[in-house]
Amino acid sequence: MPMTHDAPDAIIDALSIDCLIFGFQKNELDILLVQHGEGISKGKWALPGGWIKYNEGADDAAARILHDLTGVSRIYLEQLRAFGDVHRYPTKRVITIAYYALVKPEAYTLGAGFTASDVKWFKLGDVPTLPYDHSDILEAGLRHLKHKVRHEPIGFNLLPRKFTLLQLQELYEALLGQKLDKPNFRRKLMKMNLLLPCKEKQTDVSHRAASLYRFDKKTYDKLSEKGFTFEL
Amino acid sequence: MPMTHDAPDAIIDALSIDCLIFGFQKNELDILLVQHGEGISKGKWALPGGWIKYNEGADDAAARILHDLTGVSRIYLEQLRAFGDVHRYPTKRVITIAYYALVKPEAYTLGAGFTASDVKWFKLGDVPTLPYDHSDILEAGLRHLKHKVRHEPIGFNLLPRKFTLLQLQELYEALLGQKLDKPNFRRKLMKMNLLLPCKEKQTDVSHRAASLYRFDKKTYDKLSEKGFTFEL
DNA sequence: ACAAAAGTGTTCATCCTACACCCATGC
DNA sequence: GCATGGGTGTAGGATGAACACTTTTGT
Repeated sequence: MPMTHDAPDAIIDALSIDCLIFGFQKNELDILLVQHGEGISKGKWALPGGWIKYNEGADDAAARILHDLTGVSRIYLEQLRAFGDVHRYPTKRVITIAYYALVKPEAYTLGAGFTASDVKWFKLGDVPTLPYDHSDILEAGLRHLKHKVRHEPIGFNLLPRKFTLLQLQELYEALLGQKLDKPNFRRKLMKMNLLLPCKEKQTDVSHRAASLYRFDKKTYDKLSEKGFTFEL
Repeated sequence: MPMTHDAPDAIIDALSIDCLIFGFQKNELDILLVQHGEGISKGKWALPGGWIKYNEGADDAAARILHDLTGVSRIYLEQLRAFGDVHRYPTKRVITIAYYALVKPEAYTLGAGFTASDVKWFKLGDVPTLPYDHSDILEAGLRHLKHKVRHEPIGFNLLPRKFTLLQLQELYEALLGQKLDKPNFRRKLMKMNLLLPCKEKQTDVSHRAASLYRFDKKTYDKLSEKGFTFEL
């Protein structure tokens, strides 16, 4: 019997959510995985996921799952797409909607209700074999991210609020998988007028301190309306 | 009671599919709509859609719906994304997975099992008010298409197999919403080596006949592997 | 002094744009 | 011959890659 508004908190059958949560540390892209406590794939690391309630939107469900896991809200979160192969899930037919999130190091307050052994950051190179079609989802998410990051200024969501130009460059080098020329990268970014100088410098570095910048979202929104598009 | 393999042909509850089917005629982008024969929105034009069976993948379901409607298979078809707002559908909770298809004029054999009054092409300017969140889906699809067409050679799916450079240019002008310079457009495309000359010319035109070309998918696939990316 | 990274300048090839121009064909 | 679109040429500006160079700061 299909459930309706009579049971608003009940979950929708055959439809789940999975989240790709990306972070950036030590010049490497990381992904957050959870360890299954029970069920068929007990002990296996997998993408964090959950079910959609009848009385919440799909986006809201993804945000809820993310919040439960990290304790943080207002994180960059977008839908990737749905994965609907017949055999993607072994025990019954489940279609999943995949989301991807980009979190700043400041938000790395893991595990509201979780222990360190439940939730862990994995460097992309160290990701274990994932169950179901989670490897496909991860691969699709990475490809999507790699592409999107070049055309929209979303990469800033992976950096602390204040960052140096080198940090930004290294982020892009990691995401795009290629070295970039420092002077050229610097000039290109500066010419966009999207970096707001913090009038501060790095501290505790054993070399000349770099200026800190913030991403200027307001200006970006204004420029976007006028037809400007962020490139590379 | 959740349905399982016991009833493989049964449909999945609370999950539907909607298709944006784009065509190109008279230098205008068209979209295919169907008229609802029954139910709440009887008489209204809406996106063609359907339900997913327990024994078919989501992509397969979209292809099936598309085939039932147009009688054609092997059409360019990709998932846009899922739309999961709580209130997007009035009578009960339904999340939909939206797909978009690009069809060539040759495939305009409408209505296997439909009459002309059931299914119709609408110029984008003449699209009536759509029910549910179908306007949102259309808008999202258009935005996506506009972007994607610049970075991947999918526009060819909207043209006949053999086309002239001007047809191609006019397609892009319609999609991007701007005039393009003929000589430059021509050179840019030719330099990519993705257009295979048919060694044929137009007939029945009251001016100098243009050469016909085909899109060279094989070469494109080869170039892609080597890192080439189609741009504009 | 040296290491390490911050920043600046300059060259050169390449690409893109804008526009002028000639060609072929039907009426 | 003239309208219509097919198709080519070219000058000049903008862009971007490559790399040399100077500056600042901690050890």
